Amino acid sequence: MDAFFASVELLSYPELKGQPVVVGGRNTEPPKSDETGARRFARLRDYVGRGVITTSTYEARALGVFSGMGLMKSALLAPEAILLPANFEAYKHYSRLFKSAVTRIAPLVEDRGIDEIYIDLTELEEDTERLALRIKKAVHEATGLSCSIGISPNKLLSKICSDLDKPDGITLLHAAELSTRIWPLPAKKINGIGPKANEKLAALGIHTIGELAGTAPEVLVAHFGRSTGQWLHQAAHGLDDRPVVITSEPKSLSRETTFERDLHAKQDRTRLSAIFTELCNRLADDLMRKGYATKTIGIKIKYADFQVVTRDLTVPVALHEGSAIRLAATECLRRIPLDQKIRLLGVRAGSLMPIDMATQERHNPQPDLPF
DNA sequence: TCTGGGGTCCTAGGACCC
DNA sequence: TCTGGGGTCCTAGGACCC
Repeated sequence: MDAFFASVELLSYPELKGQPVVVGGRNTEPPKSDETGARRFARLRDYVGRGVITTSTYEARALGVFSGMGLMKSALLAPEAILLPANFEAYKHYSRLFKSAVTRIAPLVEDRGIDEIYIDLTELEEDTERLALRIKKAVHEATGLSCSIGISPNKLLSKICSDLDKPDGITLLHAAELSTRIWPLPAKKINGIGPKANEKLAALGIHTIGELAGTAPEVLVAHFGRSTGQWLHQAAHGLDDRPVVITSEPKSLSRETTFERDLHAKQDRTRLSAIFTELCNRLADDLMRKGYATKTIGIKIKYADFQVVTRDLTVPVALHEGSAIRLAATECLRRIPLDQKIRLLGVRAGSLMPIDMATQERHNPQPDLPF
């Protein structure tokens, strides 16, 4: 989906179409209507506090402000840009709408998050380009939103292609066009090459996918290890045999929060304790709604200097209640030094199992015997 | 008052078991 | 005159993605 969160907001505020708009911030106020009914919008320059941009419109991107950028910093680049608070319930709603519209045309859909999917078109007879146009039309009719589609022999190349003609584009790529259309692109366009790997490649003089493809696999293996080295070589040659995965179970659920200001375990004890309880209860709520129990409870702390530490604990019997989660999480907390100011606190539930299975196991514990 | 929140996957060491 | 070769599970950290 194109600039998904921002595009959903523009459905509510069509008068902002064509303007630089960013979504994000903490405690950002939604726009208010004045006596005449005209809406008053917050500007980026008025924002004070922590928080990042989650999405910006293409007009805002033209001013240099992108997802992940701190709002205070982005305000220096685009002070007049409109700032809207994120409304995740609305985004989830439109996410369901676009996914079901696609699924009605092409049933083999892999969920890749709130605004992205892979579609397996292999078994569909219809001409591919017509199919893509039909999917875009269905998505637009269901949501009023535009998307961009990349079509190729595999997920790796399709992901790259989907980015080549944004917004509202279709890019069709044949394997034979690899060297002309893919090799000139920067190496970091490959999904899985992030900032760190990109830096390492740059240090080896490798900047484009073509240069990566021309690098002997032994060299890549020497610098990145067997598995990553071989993968880099394959990816640069457009090779990817991962299937489109239709169903999957969650592996973990978590809740975390960054404080308004850094807190200290001693001075802000009661405040921290209340936040901790709240996180555990919200996590328990998520588990309950989704029907999972957890055997591994973990916590995460980010210190004021951005150093992150985690601790986790695996318990013999799966649990899901807030109080039980808090108890286990407290055990984890005891193993973390709390002498520095803390910026973020998080609680995680891993080793998930369906809650009915967990209950069954609790009532009929598996005896610890060989047979 | 730079730098969110929710995920997945990988690596690596140690405990423990057969 | 030492102490193999598997395997699984747990924990911690980190890269990366949306």
